[in-house]
Amino acid sequence: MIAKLIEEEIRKEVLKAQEQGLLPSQLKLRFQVEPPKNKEYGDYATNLALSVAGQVRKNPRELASWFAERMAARKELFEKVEVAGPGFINFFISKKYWQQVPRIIESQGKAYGRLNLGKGRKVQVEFVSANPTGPLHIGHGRGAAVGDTLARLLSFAGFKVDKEYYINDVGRQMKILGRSVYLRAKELRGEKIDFPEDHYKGEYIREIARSLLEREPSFLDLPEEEALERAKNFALEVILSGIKKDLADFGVTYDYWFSEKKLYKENFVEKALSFLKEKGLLYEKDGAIWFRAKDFGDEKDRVVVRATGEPTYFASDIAYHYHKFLVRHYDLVVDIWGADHHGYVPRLKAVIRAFGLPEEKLQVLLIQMVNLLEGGRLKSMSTRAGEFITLRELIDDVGKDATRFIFLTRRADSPLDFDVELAKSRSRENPVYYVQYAHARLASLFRKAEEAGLKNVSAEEVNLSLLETPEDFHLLKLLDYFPDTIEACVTKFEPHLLTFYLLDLATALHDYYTKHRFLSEDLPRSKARLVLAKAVKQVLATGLDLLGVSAPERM
RNA sequence: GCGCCCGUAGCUCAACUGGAUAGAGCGCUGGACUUCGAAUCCAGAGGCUGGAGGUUCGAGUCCUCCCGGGCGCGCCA
Repeated sequence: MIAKLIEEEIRKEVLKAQEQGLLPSQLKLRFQVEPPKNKEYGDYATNLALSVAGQVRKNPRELASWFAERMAARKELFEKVEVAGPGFINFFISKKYWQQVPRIIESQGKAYGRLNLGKGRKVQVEFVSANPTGPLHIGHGRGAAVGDTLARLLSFAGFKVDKEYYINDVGRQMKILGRSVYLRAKELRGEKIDFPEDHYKGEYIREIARSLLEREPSFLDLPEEEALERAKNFALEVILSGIKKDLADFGVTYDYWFSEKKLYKENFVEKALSFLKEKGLLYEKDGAIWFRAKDFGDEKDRVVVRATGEPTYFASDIAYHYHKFLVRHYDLVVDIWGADHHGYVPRLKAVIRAFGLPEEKLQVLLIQMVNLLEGGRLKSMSTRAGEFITLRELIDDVGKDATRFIFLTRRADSPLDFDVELAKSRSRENPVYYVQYAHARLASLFRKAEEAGLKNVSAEEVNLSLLETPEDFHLLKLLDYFPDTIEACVTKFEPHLLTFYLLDLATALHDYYTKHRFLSEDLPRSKARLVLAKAVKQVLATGLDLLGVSAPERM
């Protein structure tokens, strides 16, 4: 949070500089306040002077000195302010500021880190949305972890968030699914079936067929059309409820399950297309109807209605986003897709622009592939062939916490090699335990403190200036930085930053443990350290909760 | 052929979107439990950031061209 305060101070001083004619009133103010890599350069540094000097043709060091001198006057914030290198301004934050951080955390409790960035704006996060043709696999798990955590973060940052799953329950693959079940059912009845290559071959299809036969032994006697329809709907129901269960056990719940069928039933495909048509953005060619995507940045125009009269999948998507933006009026929509759909982004962005909306209202987050590693070797996966590691297996064998955490230890846009054996082996190589252990260790500390008669020690009654070792300050600075981390996660749509932050905080805590004792003969110091420990525990718990990972009291 | 993403230590990844001396974990070598949890910590070795140019006070980050990898490029979803 100190970074925000410094930024405010800088803005104030810039205004003064403009009044005094030192800087022109027209100025592109772009600068960063961030912790430098090297500690010798203070706690925070800004490139303000460097960024401004170029515009006004002044010596950056002179400019920097002017600012540094004036900022140094704020003694309650800064111990000293220096100019260094080509014109950086380095801030050394006062000990007093750091030492009051635990007091703030204590007073805000679970709300510490909450922001009002969203100002209550409505945002939708749509994720997973896997076709309901089979169980979720490992790749969907990654999307689930990223999407759910991002949603939690957005909500924590003051957005009004809806989580949504889009069900592709219309179209060819649904037909194939129904047919796959139907054929397996016939097989179970003893008929010899030539199972088509492009149908779903997983064992789960047989199970669905079996339970359908048990429940409705006569369904095969229906006319083929009806039987296929029945098989399709039954399969959809079974698979979807399995998906819901898997996700729930993975800590993911949705506000809406949005059916593609609904778009047709309630005529949204028609409405969306006529909306575009009225704007003159549709035309006919070769018997099909095309959308002028090229006029909005896509590489070519796209078919929305085939020559056969059937709408394309793209038409559904236009309708779906019409519904998101022009019916439900979300201020921001985040779609989370597998990276193999990246070619689809310009097409959909074109639609948003065609709706007359700024394209930033749609954020598409691409999640890279998860490669399955077994014994150091890549394994290929395919839903159709029925070869994959399911999310269910991961939850059961590896555990929800470890799985979610591992998925969030990488940027979404870099491919992830998931070594199942390694993740299963509850070894210390699993980073989630490192963070959870820090939390459990603190929980244990408080049990010990209570035994020693130190219960509910409050920041109000302790002398926080006794937090004075380098390790104290390291923890205090990290705690202060927590809200900044939340902000970075949200503005960059990168939830993995939180994971790395928590690893840093846990590292600092473990380090503290080996160098200092929280409980000692020195009662005032013990109390101050307990308040610090409480703040660390609070932030670890809040952070883990945002990741959807539990913060255990014991391990 | 065209487009998007990626290439950083032996391996898996960071680097706060252009900042100062590129950082962690694993693995390797060597150390630390009679005291709050050793699922921990400390130290060491390990780098021409795929290559070559360019932009500027300053480049892993931006631009151009190569090399290598992944994924797309349907009136499929």
